Amino acid sequence: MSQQFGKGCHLHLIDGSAYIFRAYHALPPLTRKSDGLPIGAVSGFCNMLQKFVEDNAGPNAPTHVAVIFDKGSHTFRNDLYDLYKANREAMPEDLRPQIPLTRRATEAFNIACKELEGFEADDIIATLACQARAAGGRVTILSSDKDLMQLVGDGVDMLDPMKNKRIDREGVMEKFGVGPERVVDVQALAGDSVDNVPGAPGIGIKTAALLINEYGSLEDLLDRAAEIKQPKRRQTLIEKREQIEISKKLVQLDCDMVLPFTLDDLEVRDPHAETLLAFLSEMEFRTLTKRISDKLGVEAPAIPEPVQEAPEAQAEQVPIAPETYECVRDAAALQLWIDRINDRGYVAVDTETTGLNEMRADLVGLSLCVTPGQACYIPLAHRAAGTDDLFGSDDLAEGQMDLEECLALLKPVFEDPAVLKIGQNMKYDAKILARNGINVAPIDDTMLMSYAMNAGLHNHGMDALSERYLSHSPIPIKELLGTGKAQITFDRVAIDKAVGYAAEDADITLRLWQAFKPQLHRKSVTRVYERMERPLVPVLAEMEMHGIKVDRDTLSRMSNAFSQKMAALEDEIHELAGRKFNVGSPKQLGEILFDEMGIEGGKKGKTGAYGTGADILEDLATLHDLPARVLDWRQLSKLKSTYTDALQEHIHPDTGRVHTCYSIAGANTGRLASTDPNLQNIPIRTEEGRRIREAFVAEPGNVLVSLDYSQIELRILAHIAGIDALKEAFREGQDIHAATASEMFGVPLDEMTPEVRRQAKAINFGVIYGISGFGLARNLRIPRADAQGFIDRYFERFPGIKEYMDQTVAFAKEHKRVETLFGRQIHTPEIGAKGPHAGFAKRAAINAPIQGTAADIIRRAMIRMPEAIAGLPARMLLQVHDELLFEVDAAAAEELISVARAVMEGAADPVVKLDVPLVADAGQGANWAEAH
DNA sequence: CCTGTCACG
DNA sequence: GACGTACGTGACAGGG
Repeated sequence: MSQQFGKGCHLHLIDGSAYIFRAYHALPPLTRKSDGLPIGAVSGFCNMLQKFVEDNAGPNAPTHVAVIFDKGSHTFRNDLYDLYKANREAMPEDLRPQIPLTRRATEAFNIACKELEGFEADDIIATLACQARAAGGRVTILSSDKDLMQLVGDGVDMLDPMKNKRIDREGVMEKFGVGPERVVDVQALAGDSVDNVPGAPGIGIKTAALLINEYGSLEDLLDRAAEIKQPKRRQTLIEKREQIEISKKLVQLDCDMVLPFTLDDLEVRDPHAETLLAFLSEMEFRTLTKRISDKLGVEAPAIPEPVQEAPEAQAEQVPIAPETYECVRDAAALQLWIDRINDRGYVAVDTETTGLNEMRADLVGLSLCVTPGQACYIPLAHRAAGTDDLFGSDDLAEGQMDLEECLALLKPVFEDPAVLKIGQNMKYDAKILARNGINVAPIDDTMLMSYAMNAGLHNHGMDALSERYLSHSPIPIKELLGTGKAQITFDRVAIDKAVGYAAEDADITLRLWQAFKPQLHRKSVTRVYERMERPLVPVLAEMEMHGIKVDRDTLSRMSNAFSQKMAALEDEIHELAGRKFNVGSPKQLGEILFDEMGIEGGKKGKTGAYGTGADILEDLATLHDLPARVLDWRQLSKLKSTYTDALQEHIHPDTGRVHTCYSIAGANTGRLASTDPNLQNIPIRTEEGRRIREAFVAEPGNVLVSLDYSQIELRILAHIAGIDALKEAFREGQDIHAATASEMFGVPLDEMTPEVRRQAKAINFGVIYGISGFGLARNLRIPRADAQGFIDRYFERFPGIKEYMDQTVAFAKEHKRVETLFGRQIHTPEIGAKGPHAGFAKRAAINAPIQGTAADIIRRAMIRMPEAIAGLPARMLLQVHDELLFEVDAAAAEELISVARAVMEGAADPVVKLDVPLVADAGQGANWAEAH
């Protein structure tokens, strides 16, 4: 039966990666019904293989066939040029686990499946095609990759599997303007932005083809470059000769690989019905299983239909029963769990630690869950009970696995790209594990799934999610740790008590994941979750763990200075008041001012206390000295307590740096929030406060670099609302507030006064916040009628703004949510409220798409940043809503600025094409005050 | 634990 | 016609 490959043979080569990506992008993110395993790409891939098999009857039928895959990310091309494919976007996380399944699918169809570590599929395809051609056979390459067009001709053609379009010599001529043998030359000149092949700047395919046709070959062209008439082109070709030559090597396919198999191994084989159907039914592809079994004339295997019930009902099906969870105490027991995880391809993980601060807390135990109701807890560092039962012992409790041994066993699983690790707030667990030498990936996060779907509806903590979506109240941690002064840490909890609590968390997480995963697509937030939530986790974890250096002495000195000034002010205030009182007590201050000193106009709030806010005291300052002194005192008190004192407590003893924690799902609009400490509200507006930033420093030899988006929210407003005058002003780089003032008041730009500009600025901000006459009047301290007049005139000059506001509110009323340009949904359940609530909800709805789009943009920049700056001695340290702060070797500061700026300014691409440019301003210096 | 105040974007 | 309002956060201190 077997025939030697030669004349009359027809080899089909399928570009496996191309098939997979086509399948992935062409189909919605399907999941396997029984367990939610992402399966869309595998499904598409199988359909394409099936179609391939069905189509191949008749004269064009292949005698030989193979699916060729890429393997390994580092190839000889990376050695030639380290930036090769450097700006490739990372593989989507829900595609990664599907890759091994497509290999299995190929084998199930009984089609040869070939790959070689460190080689791209293209080179294997090229080698096979050349071998087949040399043997006198025909070749069809099933791919649309233009790199493969070099191979066309002499019995080799291509077939674009999606468009079903055959590409022959003429097709190549059409695409490249040259024959297949010169395609490499054209590519070398034109470069390829997708693969990051540099080529010759300013020369595209058209020009390249023109040049090659004129000079015959790339080599002749480069040798005779001096003859070229166009000066720019001539210069490029002479100066970039080396870069062009490297480009040619990058695009040139390798036809002479030594392969560990021969063409004869690729002979077409009929699939084994049993193997193929077993695989298809395991994947739960009902239609395809039926179709193929009909075709093969065998009975289709039964695929159990999972019961379609509400999540609540499913939860009842397998009750959450903490007493049934297993306690894993040795390597043999753990190995059983690892086997289960590898079988499944995913696992819910939860870590227990001695505290909530990821940089200080120690690992105490781990829980795992692979199927609802089956979870385990692995205690690792619980302490033995003390002899007197009052003070715990420092010795480890009996019956625990050795921590190192456990981590060594779990590390390969936790780092296995084919095993998905599911967590609730995975950044926490990832940081704890990272400090123990494990880099968890890939991950899914139920908290972030909920955030993507439900922002604005409720918070996304596990207790809330469990109650809402599983109708189950988890064991409160208080039951184990107690509260207040008597609170203990988790390592002091008895192991048998810990098992139920800890394993339950993993069980709940898995159940939430199963409930949420299919919902992401239904609610149209898959892209938001996949592109703007999940990829941010490792980026933030990295930033937080790296921290920023804070100089304790600087803070301490400032603190002392503040103390002295405050003491002096306090004396003065008591003197003015006529008696001693607590200046820090708004209640006492109100009584002093309005009762004892008899100042008029005190207003009591709903609690019955006088208001003493800064705005009120500022008004009173014109009448009396005391309020002005109190304002000064308050400013110092704030700076001292919140910054110079508290910040010192946050300096980590081991690193000497401050490690903030960002909440990804904290703010409804998509913004991050910073806690412990909050590094997004370090003072800057007053000179005295600004000096606190001098304590944030770079290591010796380094500098801090700050890049912040200029007017990003106004730019977004100009784009969304379509305000031509504003767009124009931004495109021309004008001072936007002055331009607004000029448009509104008819004052020419060169006659603009600071006062008029200030008013326009207040209006611009007001618009972003959902302007009201009252709010603007208060901000500008002008009569309300005047403020309303400004607003009316503003809407008159920029009618698009009013239209945007009305449309947004109408959309919110209809859908109970608004959306950012990138599809992030922010729910607005209060939008229909009556009474004073109504105004709040409207303004929030107007503001959310603007603030949220800005948040999306900087998220995208942050996600791309690590790869972009990977080659530089630089680290991203902080995010402050529209600013990114870096630490970089002083010598590389300028390069970092240009790279990071490009990432930030291009962060909306390619999903959203903004009508206005994004601009990032940069600064650098030894400390944050100088850098900003 | 809640409220007022104030730091940031 | 009156009401009460700028949007989004977090930390600290005072006071029940």
